[in-house]
Amino acid sequence: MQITRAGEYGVLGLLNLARRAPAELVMIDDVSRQEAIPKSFLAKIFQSLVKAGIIKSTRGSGGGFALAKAPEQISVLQVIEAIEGKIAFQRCQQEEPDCEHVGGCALCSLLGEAQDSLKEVFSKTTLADLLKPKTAPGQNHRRGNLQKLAETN
Amino acid sequence: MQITRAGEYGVLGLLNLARRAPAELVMIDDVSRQEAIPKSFLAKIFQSLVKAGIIKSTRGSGGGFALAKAPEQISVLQVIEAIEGKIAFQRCQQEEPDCEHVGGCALCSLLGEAQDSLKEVFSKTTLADLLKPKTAPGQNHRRGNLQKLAETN
DNA sequence: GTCTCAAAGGATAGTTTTTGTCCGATTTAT
DNA sequence: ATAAATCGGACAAAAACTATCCTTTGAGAC
Ligand code: SF4
Ligand code: SF4
Repeated sequence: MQITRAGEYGVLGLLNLARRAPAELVMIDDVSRQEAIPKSFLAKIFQSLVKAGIIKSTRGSGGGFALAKAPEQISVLQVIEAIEGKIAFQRCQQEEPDCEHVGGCALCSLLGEAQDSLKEVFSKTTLADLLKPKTAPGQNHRRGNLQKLAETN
Repeated sequence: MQITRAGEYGVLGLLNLARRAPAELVMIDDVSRQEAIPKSFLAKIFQSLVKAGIIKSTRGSGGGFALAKAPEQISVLQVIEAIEGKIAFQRCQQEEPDCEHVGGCALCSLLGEAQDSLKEVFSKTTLADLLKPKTAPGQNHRRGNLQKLAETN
């Protein structure tokens, strides 16, 4: 039971974009450094977000990423599901149901409820909401050991 | 984002115990067969549940497991946390915080909220609740391929 | 006491997921 | 053309999950 790093990195990366001027193009390298996220990993994550239509990318010299919509219109759920795939507690209700039966399992409905309640929280919160609090801008999220990053990047 | 099989197996196994007479001793082998759960895996899972005080075990001939409390007093949250460890979305708020800073991260409070809402659902539901629905008893949960089990067990 | 049965507990192996890196291809600005 | 930057796929390392096996321990039956 764990939100993956990829998901967290994604939200944190988007928040970094959201703090800037609406259409400013930012290179992956900048976001990576500022948020202390491994560059190549963040690149992969941003690719998913592009495919999901949450950010748009510009290639070539002077290129980079920018939000495709206003921060108010991007929910955390969208971001997480774009990166980690759909949140689904019930193995039975997936393509390739790993546990057929699906009809009478006592757990199914409970897992469904749990999952809905989780999605509810994530879907009602937008990037704009996350930007508001007293969080000192730029003072967000620092990894355990950034030494490695500082050296190699 | 996934409840593990271990957790599901645990709940399913307990439900099997809960369907019987209050203090009836049941061997792991029986539960394993009836719920189509790999025997040795279930044994490990039940060990955690014993340690957590949710079931009690009796060794030796004629031994087995039985619930240590009434089904009404066992919440799904207790079961899951006994098996999978405490539900914790925030890596920062654990022993060995993998991501120090803890003070101003925009995500922290959201993750906390998500986690609370999930725990709420699991903690308000007891084994007794799961027993009630129209679920045909004994007709619960069947794995993808039980052939392997049927052969080897 | 000893034999058998069943759980306890530890070691270990196999698989899958997550985390991350690398590199060639592609696109764009200069 | 050249340099800059993302795209896309392949790949590697680490961690988590799933599962099995085996030896030990405790309890009952004889
Ligand atoms: S155990 Fe119940 S909830 Fe879990 S996969 Fe099987 S049917 Fe679905
Ligand atoms: S990113 Fe924020 S929430 Fe996640 S671990 Fe770091 S501080 Fe905690």
